[in-house]
This record gives sequence, C-alpha cells and structure tokens, in this order.
Amino acid sequence: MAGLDDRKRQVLRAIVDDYIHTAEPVGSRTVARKYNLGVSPATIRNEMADLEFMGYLEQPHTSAGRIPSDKGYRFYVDTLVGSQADPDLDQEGVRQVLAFKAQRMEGVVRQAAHLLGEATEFLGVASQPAGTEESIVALQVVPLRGPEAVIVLVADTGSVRTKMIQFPHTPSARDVEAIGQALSQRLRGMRLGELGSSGREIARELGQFGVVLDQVLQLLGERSSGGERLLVDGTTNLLQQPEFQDVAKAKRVLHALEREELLAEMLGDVPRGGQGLEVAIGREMQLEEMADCSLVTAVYAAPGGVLGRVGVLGPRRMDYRRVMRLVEGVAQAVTNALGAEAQAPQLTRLEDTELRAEPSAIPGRRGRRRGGEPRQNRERPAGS
Amino acid sequence: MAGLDDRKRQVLRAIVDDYIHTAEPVGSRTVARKYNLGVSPATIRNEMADLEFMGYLEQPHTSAGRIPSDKGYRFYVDTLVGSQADPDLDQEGVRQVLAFKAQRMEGVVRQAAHLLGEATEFLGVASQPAGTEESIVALQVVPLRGPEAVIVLVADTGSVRTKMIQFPHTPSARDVEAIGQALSQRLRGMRLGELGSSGREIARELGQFGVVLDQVLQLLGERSSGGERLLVDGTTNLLQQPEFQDVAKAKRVLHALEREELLAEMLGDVPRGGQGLEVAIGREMQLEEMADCSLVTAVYAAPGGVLGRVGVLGPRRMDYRRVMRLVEGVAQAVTNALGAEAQAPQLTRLEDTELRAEPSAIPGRRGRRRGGEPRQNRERPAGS
DNA sequence: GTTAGCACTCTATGCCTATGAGTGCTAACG
DNA sequence: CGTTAGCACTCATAGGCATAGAGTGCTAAC
Repeated sequence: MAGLDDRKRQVLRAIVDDYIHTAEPVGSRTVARKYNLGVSPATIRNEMADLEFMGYLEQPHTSAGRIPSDKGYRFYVDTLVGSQADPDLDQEGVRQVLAFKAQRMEGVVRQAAHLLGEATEFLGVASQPAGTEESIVALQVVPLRGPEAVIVLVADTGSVRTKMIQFPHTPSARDVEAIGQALSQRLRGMRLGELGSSGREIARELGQFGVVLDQVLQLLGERSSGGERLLVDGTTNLLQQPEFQDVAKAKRVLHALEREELLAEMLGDVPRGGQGLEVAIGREMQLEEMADCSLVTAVYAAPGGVLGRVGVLGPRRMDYRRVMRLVEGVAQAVTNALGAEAQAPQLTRLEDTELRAEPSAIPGRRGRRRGGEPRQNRERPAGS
Repeated sequence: MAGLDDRKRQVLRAIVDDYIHTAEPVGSRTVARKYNLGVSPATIRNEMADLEFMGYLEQPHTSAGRIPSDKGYRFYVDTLVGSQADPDLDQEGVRQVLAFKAQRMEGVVRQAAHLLGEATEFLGVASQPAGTEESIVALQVVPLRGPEAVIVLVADTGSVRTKMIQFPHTPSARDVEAIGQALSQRLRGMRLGELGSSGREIARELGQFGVVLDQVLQLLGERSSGGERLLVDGTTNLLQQPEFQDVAKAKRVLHALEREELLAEMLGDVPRGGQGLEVAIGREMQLEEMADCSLVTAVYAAPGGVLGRVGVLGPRRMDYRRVMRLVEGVAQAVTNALGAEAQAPQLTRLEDTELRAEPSAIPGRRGRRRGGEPRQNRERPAGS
C-alpha cells in the first residue's frame, strides 16, 4: 500500500495517457516506444505486472494490454499538475455566451452545461439548485381573461417563477389589487424555503381567495424544496465515444440518466468532502450503470449564496486534465455571470492537491483520494 | 397508377402490419400463413411482385422478404380506419398530467412531448410557437440589488418572459416606478410581433434609461420572432428500436435533431396542406438523414390563436394507427389544457380521409396523398 | 536489476461451407 | 384465365476452422 516508486508512476501515467487517447488497451511495447522511459518492454512488463497486482491496472483478457482501474485513474487524477488556462476554453467567449443567456439563472446554468457538453464531446450536467435560500423580491398577480391569472414571483437571484391559477370566479380589479398587495407585503424578503409553513396562515387571512392561494403557495413551496432540477446536455455526444459503440452499453448509461433522482444523488453525493472541483471515477459513483464513467464537477455560486454544480459526465477514460480545467473554468464563469464576487474555492483546492501529490513527497498519506473502501455505507438499489 | 384491386390491398396491408410489428422483411409464406387470404404463397408472390413493380414495396436484397416503401406506407396510412379512443391513452390521465403542468404554456407543451415519447417509445417532439400573436397583458420592472433589475412580461396566453438587465446606474424607486408605468401603458395590448418596430421609439422617450430598454425590447422581440423553440423528448427511446441498433444510424438521426433549424423546417414544412393531423413518411420529409423515419404531428391551439404542433418522430416502421391516435389525443388535450375551446379541425380531417379511402370508392383520384411528386419545389441543403 | 528470447494465450480476421428463407419462372390444374 | 405446385436459383447469415498478431509470463543470460 506504500507509494509507488518513480518508474512505476511514470509507467502508470504513460498507460493512462495512452489509453485516454486511444481507447485501446496498451501494451508494454507501446509504452516503451512512445514514452521513452529508457528501458525495454520487458522491464515495463514487470512493472505492469506489479501495478496490476497492486490494483492500479486491469487486463481485459490475457493477451491484451492493460487498462487503468478506478484506482489507477484516481492516482492519475490526484497526481495531475494544476491549471494553466485551457487553450480550448476561450474564457472571454464563455463569458460572453453566458452573459447573453443571463436572462435568468436557469439560462446561465443550462448554457454552461451545454458548453461543457460541446467542448468535451461528453455529457454536460448541471444541478439547478433548489433555491430555498433565495428570497422574494417581488410578487405580482396578473389577471388574464376571466377567472384566470398568473402569479409571478421574482427572487433576489433574478430567477423568476410563475404559475397559472384559476380563481373561483372572475375577480374585480380591486380584488386583484388587494390580493397582490397582501401577498407582496407579507412575503417580501422571505426565503422560498419558509413559504410552505407560514404561507398557509396568510392564505387564511385572504378569505374567499384563500383556497386558490393556498394551492399556489403549496406548489411554489413544493418546487423550491424537493425541486432540485437536473440538466443534462449532449446525450448524443456519448454515442461518438468508442466505448459506447455498443448500443446496449450506451442505453444503460442513458437510461440511468433519465431517472433524474439517480443523477441527483450522484451530484449530491460527490461533494461529500466539500467544495470545489470533484472527480468521481467509475464505481466511486455508487451506481453500477456508471461503472464505466467518470464525473467531474465544480461548484458555482450566486450572490444569494445559492450553490449548485456544473460538470461533465463521460467515459472513465477521459482526458481528466483537460476536463477538469474546463469544468473549473466554466464553473467560475457561471459564478461570475451570476454576479457573485469570485470566491473561487476550487482554485486553492486544486493547487493544494498539486502541491501534495506532485513532488512525490509525503508518500505515507493516501491524499484525499475517495477510493478507499467504496460503497460500504450506502446500499444501492438492487436494479439491473 | 390506377387503384389497387382488393387483394393487392389486403396483401399490402398485411405486409405493412407485419413489418410494423416484427421489423423483419416479410415473405410470401408468412403472409399466406398469418393473414388468411385464402390463397397460396405462390399467388401472394405474384401480387408482391406486382406491388413492388408499382412501387409499394421494396426488396432489401434478392432473397429477403419485402418491406413497404414510402409509397406503401402512405397508402396504408391514407387507408387507415379512423379513431376509436386509444386504449393506451388514458385521456383523463393525460388531462390531469397536463393540467398539473399548466403553470405555463411551455410546461404543457413540454409535458405533451414527454408523454408522447413515453407512450410510443419513440421521440416526442413539439414546436413552441413563436408567439408573435400573443399580446401583452402586463409588464413589470423589478429591481434587485444595485443596478440590476428583472423585466417580467406576461402574455395573454399566460406565458411569461423575463430578462435580467443592468441599469447604467442604480435607479431610485421612483425611476423604476416611472419606467414601469411608461412601459406598461405603451405596450399593454400590443402583440409581441409588433414590439421590434415601435419599441425603439418608446425607448427614446425614456431618456437616460432608453439604452437599457432598447436592448431589452430588442431581445424580447428577437426571441419572439425567430424564436420558435423546438422540444424533443426521449432521445434514448430511439435506441430501443431495432432499426437503431446500428449506432451509426442512430447518430445520424440524433445529430440531425440537434440542429434545431432542420427539425423546425420539418415541423413547419409538414403541414403544408393545412391543419390537423399530418403524417410525413420517410423521404417525404425533405431530409436525407430522416429517410428511415416518419413524423406524425397534430396542431394544438391556445386561446390567443397561437398554434403549434406536437407529434412523434419514430422509425418509418411504426404503428401508424396507434401513433396517430395518440398524437391526435394529446394535441387535443393540450388545446384543452391551454383553455381554447375545442376546435378540433383534425377530427373532421381524418374522417374525411377515412371515407374516401376505405370503401374502395373513387379509385381514380389519388386522394390527398402527399407522395406524388415529392420535393420538386424545395431544394434541400446539399448535406451529407 | 535489466534484458533478450521463447512458448503460450487469446482475440480478431478471413475464408469456407452449410443452411435456409425467399424469390421467379414454368408447367400443370380446374 | 387465374391459381397453384414444383423447382432451380440467389443471397444473407451462422458456424467452423485456420491464421495472424498482439501481448504476456517466465527463464536464463547479461
């Protein structure tokens, strides 16, 4: 369990690098030729045998090359040298795209997921925060024809929620005015999360229209509490990837994605440790269907303190360095676009990692690797 | 080109039916056995040879059975006996689901696409109408922190649009009030489509805040004119279908779908003839990538007269009868959910077809089949 | 500790053949 | 004259088999 000596590291890194780009198991010969470590294939073979024994590599079958295991990827990731700006990511461009979409938070986040999907050719994902922390800035009742009306609620983050309602009978202009006033005064400044409870009592005060408003509040409350929305963008990108040429495989993953709860769990699960950039590799996600995938996410922040994650879900064999930079950059851009002062917890985080891992110092510690003993504390649904 | 005699029809229908369910080319023997036409395989063979010569059938290769051509499907569809309610479609359930989502039009339509995708295991699609016909019921400026504000615009259909804006400097409460008043008075009752033009002059009147509002109006106008949004739901469903076990094929179709313009063209294109239920088979869509697919759509209406289409895109081999009923039912449900009086143009339409085609009368006319001379009047982009 | 050599394993590929579904044609039948 | 039976022919598909090639593990030499 002790650290890897220097050559083993080199070999492991070479294998991961190669596999990331070719998607083919890599053999000793290839390593010796392409990455000049100054030793012969035979030596590499010995190292590879060791690495396999230690759990960093796997062999699909006897006479194929090796591929990295989750543990191998984990080592690779924890060992990555941190960030110069990614040349693929035109920061200014990202800023502009996001700014343009900044009509609402939903737009920004959605756009971020899209950008990530496009840039990586994997899936862009994002969690739309529940928003229980947002507070109400304005609330208006807009009558339409007859007994129909729309309730518009604006939160301090600029996000807007609306709901069409039916009055029991067509209200007079004054009624509408009164209701609007009452609601507005009572609710302004309140957090969305608090709505459910105190909403009911207000509704009672409103007399005959109480029924309707009760219903509305209930719905708004509902959406803002359980309703952590999940966005996934670029499903078809996955089909580009060689590992998903097998339709069955692709189907399994995509299906898992459709059950939003699962992804939610993943996104909610990953940052167990905390903030910043997080990488979950293969089975580190507690989801059997995702065994061949990895998830890279980073938090974003809005001024109201609302937090969510954007990230990339792709094949386990992904260019972690590049993806991590992209995700980090986009998360930062989202935070900026939402108007929060840059608070960039992720940067420190990454450099932290870098410092610890790179100079091969502190070999005794396992770093902040999440691998360890996976899934002992959470039972998975028995499913396929 | 004259009509088909009775037995040819039976054979053709049998073949389509069978192919729809098995996805395998169907041979003379199968037809003779499963559909008792009272004749021997040899006779069927002769009929099939005729049908192929007339263009209703195709042969993947010499020694496979036959499959229907576009023309064959077209005949089948035009000949379908119209609608009893589809048992798969729980009308009441649909109504409830849609009603629940009726917070905004967007929600209803999205939900409709989703339902269709689920029920058919194909793609549910929907066009979100540009909404140039909607008119403005209310408009409010909601200040947030500092120079930020949100513009909220409610249309008579209940749809709500919002945009975050930045004032050149933090405005006073009175400023905001004034702007809101000015805008509201000027714009109320105006159609969204008219915004672009008259908006500018209003902006000028607003003096120092003109710049901002100019920009807002521009954006709202933009979105409501070119911005016919397209929704696609259930991409992964397609992977279930046997014809898309070949990843390459699936990729082509899904890619075509991602270029929204194309789908838009299709949805806009299909109802050339007019309203109601429309079926485009294979190359009847002007899109090479879609040669193996068919599109079934129906219009929905909102009280403001806003129209859009919902439908299903699936393999050319689909159960047209069932799909048509589903689409029709959902479109109707959407219309209801949006509060428009049932105007159901599609029902008459379908019965019309049924009457003409079924009793084998009027053999001389080609019916309203769209096949005929396809794509002579519209050049396709040269694409792949 | 490193390397060369070699036997061994296992997948992928290509070729062949057999199989069988399905056709088209011809001739006989009622 | 329409229908049918029979038969030869076509062609995609599946299985069997040998081959090639990549890669390993082991052993012995350096």
